[in-house]
Formats: sequence, C-alpha cells, structure tokens
Amino acid sequence: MPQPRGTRVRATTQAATVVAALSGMPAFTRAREIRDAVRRAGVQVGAATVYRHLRVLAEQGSVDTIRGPGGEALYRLRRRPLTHYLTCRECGRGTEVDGREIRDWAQRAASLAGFTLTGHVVELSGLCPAHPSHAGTGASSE
Amino acid sequence: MPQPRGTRVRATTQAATVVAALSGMPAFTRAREIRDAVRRAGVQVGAATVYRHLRVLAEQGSVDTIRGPGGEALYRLRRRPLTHYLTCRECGRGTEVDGREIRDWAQRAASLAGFTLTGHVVELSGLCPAHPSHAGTGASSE
DNA sequence: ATTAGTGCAAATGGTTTGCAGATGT
DNA sequence: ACATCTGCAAACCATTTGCACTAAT
Repeated sequence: MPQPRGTRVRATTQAATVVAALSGMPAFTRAREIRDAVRRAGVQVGAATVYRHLRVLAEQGSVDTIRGPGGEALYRLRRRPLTHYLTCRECGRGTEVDGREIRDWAQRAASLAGFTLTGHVVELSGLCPAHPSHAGTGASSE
Repeated sequence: MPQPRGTRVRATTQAATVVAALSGMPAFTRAREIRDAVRRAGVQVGAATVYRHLRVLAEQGSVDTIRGPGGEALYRLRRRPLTHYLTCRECGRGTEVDGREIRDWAQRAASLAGFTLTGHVVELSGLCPAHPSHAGTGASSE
C-alpha cells in the first residue's frame, strides 16, 4: 500500500547507512555492532538514532529480532519467510534452516490448546563444525 | 555424580524460599515477581540474592529460562523434559505443549548443518480462547 | 520555513558485583 | 571457627527519552 499522501519518511544519510550496514551482515547482530559498522562506513551516528531506526524497521517487519544470550536484541534484515536460525554459540556464525515443519507443528499445537497462534520464535544454538565442545550455559527451554 | 567432599551448598532460608516460590508459579515468571513472592512469604530477601539463586538453578538445569518481551529473563521450575510453552499475549496464561517433534527436528536440522546442538528455545504466542483478536507486534523469527 | 531526524546526555530497567556483616555447618 | 550466603549500594549494559539543534523537503 502506498503512503497516504506526500511527505513522510525522510531520506537521511544515517537511515540509509543503517540499512546498508544491516544488508552487509548475514547473521543476527547487536545494535552496538551495527552502529560500529555505520561509523566504520564513515557516517557519524549516535546510539539513539541507531536504536530508533532499528525499532521502526522491526515494526515495519523489515528486520527480524531475536534475543541474544544477555537479553539484548539482535537484528537481521528480513530475507524471506519460512526460515529460522541456527547460531554457533562460539563464533556467532549462523545458518538458516527450513522451518516449514515447525510452522505446521506450531499451528497444530496452538489450535489443539484452543489458541490462535500469532507468532512463534524458534532459535537453535549449537557449535559449528569448527569448535571444541564443553558443557554450556545458555537459555534453553528444554 | 556425588559432591567431591563434605561441605558444599548451604541450606539457607532464602534458597529454600526461592525454590518454594518458584514451585508455586506454573508460568514463566520475572525475577522481580519471584522476589515479591518470597517476601510475601515473610522472608526478607535482596534482589541480588534472588538473581544469584536463579542463576545457579538455571546452571543446574533446575529452572528453564526464556526471555520476555523486554529482554528480561523469565524463570520456571523445570517439571519434565519434552515440554515447551504456549503463552497468551493478552492474559499471560500459558499451557505446556508437547515438544517431542520439535526436539527431533532441531536435532536433525542442526546436524544437517554440521552443528552440534546445545540448546533450543521454542516459544509460541497467541490468543487464548477467551480473547478478541487484532494484529500484533512481538518478536518473531519468522 | 517547517518539521522530521539527529546527537548528547540523562533517565530507566534488568542484572551483576564489591564488600562488610550475618549465618549455617 | 570459617567459608559461604546475604544485603545494600554502586556498577554495568542495553535501550529509551528529553531537548536543543541540524537538515531534508
């Protein structure tokens, strides 16, 4: 749907650079790192501004948000639906995994309980092929 | 495995009451509310102590942890494995749902990517049978 | 000109930590 | 006794907000 009428969102350097930075990061990233990337790109930006943009982008559905181990938000430019994320707890690298099954399951589980499903979060964490293993912490609902 | 030798964890009033409080709360709960419950039970306790216990319990695997909408940690005494949570976004009431399928799927998806799975979080949100529907926000990795 | 967008610094809220003192064993 | 546990307050960190200011339209 087109915008209601003329003037709306302004095209500022910061806004553009935040998106640019995001598009250069395949994995879920912290606000702090995004800000660093923007600055590295030569654009001065305040933390508040980055957060403001990220919030708007998230509300628009342009970026997906999950929570990192410390409870901080991690952002990733939305690419396509039907994908969920698997992240390495050591290096932070992540891969997308097909979430079709989960989506079906979630739907089924919800209606089985009489609920209307409005959203779900599935996050897997593990160790990628290049890391040693040891017992770990980490939020896990299992 | 038994404890290395004699003295280890002390049986303090606070520790016991924190667990007691947890066992009285079927849904995922904030640290703050847990502390309130403990105090309501007549036991004076500082925030730090509550957090310290919760952290240890989580490390032991005695409590499960997920993140609330604001990024704060929510705790729930672990009851049995194979369960995940479905929460109503209106009233906060929740139900456990069988997560066996998910566990299998997670395992499969992870090893398919060459990862060693160390944990996963599955959280479903929706509207329970007693609530009106409307579009919504909410972090969703989908 | 207008007004949205920006930066800074202060405010918030959750969680952790340093340290002196209380307490279980 | 003596190490652990506790509480308080200060410290931290991520995020939000107030406000004067800059810049896009």
